Parts: sequence; C-alpha cells; structure tokens
Amino acid sequence: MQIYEELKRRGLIAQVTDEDAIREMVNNGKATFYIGFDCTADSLTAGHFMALTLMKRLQEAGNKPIALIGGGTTMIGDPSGKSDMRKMLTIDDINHNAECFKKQMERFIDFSDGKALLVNNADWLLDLNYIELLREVGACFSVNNMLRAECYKQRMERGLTFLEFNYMIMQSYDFYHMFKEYNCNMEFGGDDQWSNMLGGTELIRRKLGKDAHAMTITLLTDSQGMKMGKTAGNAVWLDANKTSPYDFFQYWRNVGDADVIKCLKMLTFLPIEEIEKMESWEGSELNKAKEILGYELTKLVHGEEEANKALESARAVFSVGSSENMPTTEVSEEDLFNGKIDTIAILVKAGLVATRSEGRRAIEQGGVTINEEKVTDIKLAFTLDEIAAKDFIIKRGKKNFRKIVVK
RNA sequence: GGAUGGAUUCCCGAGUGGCCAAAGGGGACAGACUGUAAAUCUGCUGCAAAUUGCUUCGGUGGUUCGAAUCCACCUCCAUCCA
Repeated sequence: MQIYEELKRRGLIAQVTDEDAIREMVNNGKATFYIGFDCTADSLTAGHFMALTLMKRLQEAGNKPIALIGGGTTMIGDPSGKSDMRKMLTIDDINHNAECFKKQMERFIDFSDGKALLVNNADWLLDLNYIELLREVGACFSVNNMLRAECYKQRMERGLTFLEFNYMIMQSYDFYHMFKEYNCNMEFGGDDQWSNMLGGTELIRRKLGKDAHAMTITLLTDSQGMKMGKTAGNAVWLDANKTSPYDFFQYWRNVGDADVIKCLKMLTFLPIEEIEKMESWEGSELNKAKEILGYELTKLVHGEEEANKALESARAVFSVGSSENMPTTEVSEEDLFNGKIDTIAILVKAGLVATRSEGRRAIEQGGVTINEEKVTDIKLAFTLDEIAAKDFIIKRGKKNFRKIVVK
C-alpha cells in the first residue's frame, strides 16, 4: 500500500488542495513539505505529536520534511479557531521554547545528512520591513476574503486585533519563502490551519505563478467533539518532567471506547491491518486495545524502558503485580509536624491534590486509601518509621496513586 | 474622537447595600454501578491551624456601622457614529 492510501485509511487526511497531484507527489517521494510549530510553551504536546508522526511517515516514504519552528510567528499568535487572544510572550520565552522544541523533535525525526531540515521563521520574519512587506505581498491578499475565513468566525463576534489578523499573512509568507529557498512544495498542518495554508498557496501562485499544495490533518477529537490531548484544559506534554511517562500512559489507557481505534490508527505505527482487526473487538475486550495504545505511544515518546515501567506499574495498581516501578514520592524529617506527617500532607506532597482543602475533601468523600484501606479519619498521621516499615501506597480516587518512601 | 452597553469564582451566567464564599448550568474531582470505558445517580468544587478565621466579584481611592452592589477616577472589551 502506498503512503497516501495509508494516510487516508488511517483517517489522517482532512482537506487537500489537489488530491491527484498530492497523491502523485507523496507516493513518489517528491514532496518537500513543511509543518509549522509555534512555540507557545516549553514542550511539545500530544497534538504536535500527531504532526510529528505524520512527518515521520512521509519521511519514511522518501519525502523530505522541514520542521519549521515559529520563532517569528509566535510573536504574533495565531487566532485561528481560538476564542480569545493569546497572552503575549517575551522574546526570551520564545527563544527558550524554540530550543526545547528542537530537542524534542530530534528524537522523532531523522535530521541527519540533510534528510530533514529544521528552520526557524524568526530568521526571516524578524527582519522584514513593514513598507517593503506591504508592497511585496500585501497586494496579494484580499481583506474581504480574509474576513470570510472560517478560522476567524469566532473572533468576528468577540473581537480580533490587527496584530492577530496579520498572522495569516506571516504564515503565508513563510510558505512563500520556503518555496523559494528550499523548494518546499507542500505544507501540512492541523485542520484549523486550512485558511492560513491556502493563503500561502495563493500567494505563491500570484507571486511566482507556481502551484504549491496544502494538506490538513484531521484534528484528533474524542467522540464528544472535544480536542484530545488535553485534560481539564491542561495539555498532555511530551516532556517527561511536565507529564510523567506514567501519566502519559494513563491518559491513553483511559480514552473512551469510541476513540481507541481512531487513536491507534492516527497515532501509532502499528500496521493498519492489525488495527482493523481490533475494530471487531467488543466491550471489555477493548480494554486490551487501550493498553496497547498506551504502551505504543509511551514507547514512541519516552522509549521502551519507560513504556514497560508504566505498563507494569499500572497493572500493579489495577490488578496484581509488583510495586517496583510505581511513581514514588519521598518524605523526610522536614515534612513532620509534631513528629508525624498527616494523610493530607502526604497527599499534597505527592502531588495527588493541589491544596490541603482538596485533600481534606478527598478523604471526606472516601476517595483516599492507604494500602487498599480506606482512610476515614482526616487527622490520621504517621511517623517516618511507620511509613518505612512496609510498602506505603496511597491512592486518591481509582487512578491516582504514589508509593511513599522515607528519604 | 463621540454615544451606549459591559468586565463576577476554571468557563458560561445570576446577583443592584447586610440573609454573599456569592443562585443556576457546564466542566473538573470523588462515591455507587462497571471494564482503569460510556451512560446514569449522589456528593463536591476559594484558602487555611477548619462548627471558626482569612482572601475574592477589572484596578485605585471614597461614602457607609456594613460594598460584588453606591460615588469618583483609571484600564480593558463589544456595538453604533466618525
């Protein structure tokens, strides 16, 4: 099966400018394509991850990827599909984030021997001269069309600043620039980027009289239509310090029944045939598919060793097994109050709750257990010796737990 | 620049002098049921040394025994006019 067909079968393709031309290009390894990443945080997220896997798939099929870090565009902030303006980031933050992105990307994409490029649009956008830019590309954009763009719809009601309005022009300029400099003939991006991407192909056509292509990736949403890769507004990060491999594993382990197969198809590198077999699985059998999903993705992002650990500690808590690889929190003399540490303090220290009030509530509602025994007394406290005596596993809810050890 | 309407807790949104840590909904979290799923029901949702205390209703000052609520100034947003 050829790559384009595979992408389609996996449900990855949302919109394309010219299907025949694109199929021809990517199937024959003739595409030089780019995907842009705005560095709004210091780690990539699960959302970016899908774009990276797409890059990898296309690279393996002989196409040349260019990862574009948006050091320049991040200065503006993409309003597409967003209901509010982004917080402005400082140049230092942006540079720092760009560095972080770079490191993470290198783990997924092979940048050796010119097989892929990594560029930063700060290198050309930051030096643009306003009047020159307006004269060069400004005439190629129709404000009427821009205002009609789907991605601004929400903002037309709540307000759109001129700053953000220019984002489309910057992104289009990127494509134009890369088309000229790197023979980049295709742009990929999330489906919310469609309007911005068309801006680029249009600009290239007008300025250079050449055809460039754009293709969008289906946004990964759950069965409720919510964007996946987020929990309570927080992203699922690829950085192990921001989202531990175990939590990362658990996020995917816990997706809804209706979403497992889709995730397997879109995110993993398991053979599509194998995944399609799982589609016939029913009910609790799907639990297996979820475990596979969690394992595969953790392996891709954090490596096999971490994936094994995560899998094992999950099994340890939910069924039987060793507690060896559980996420652990250390307590020491400093945590003691009158010679003891109370349950609430342990919860807070372990990061299982954010505040003592939350911890108190958790206990009151019967949501806390220590070594499988429900905690009923809010004031229950331990000495260090009591904690050190045996395995000390504290759980909040069914899925959150830590092993506590004495330093 | 002018006129009008706004800014309330994670989000939406009620509240126009004390009964307000602030209705209702959504989301999140916890319990029951399950399969670490969904749906449903219940609880819960500012912080803490917790039958009490402290801090919150865009900001700063003021009036008052008492302010989310009244006054002044400021900041930001939307709509219309230019």
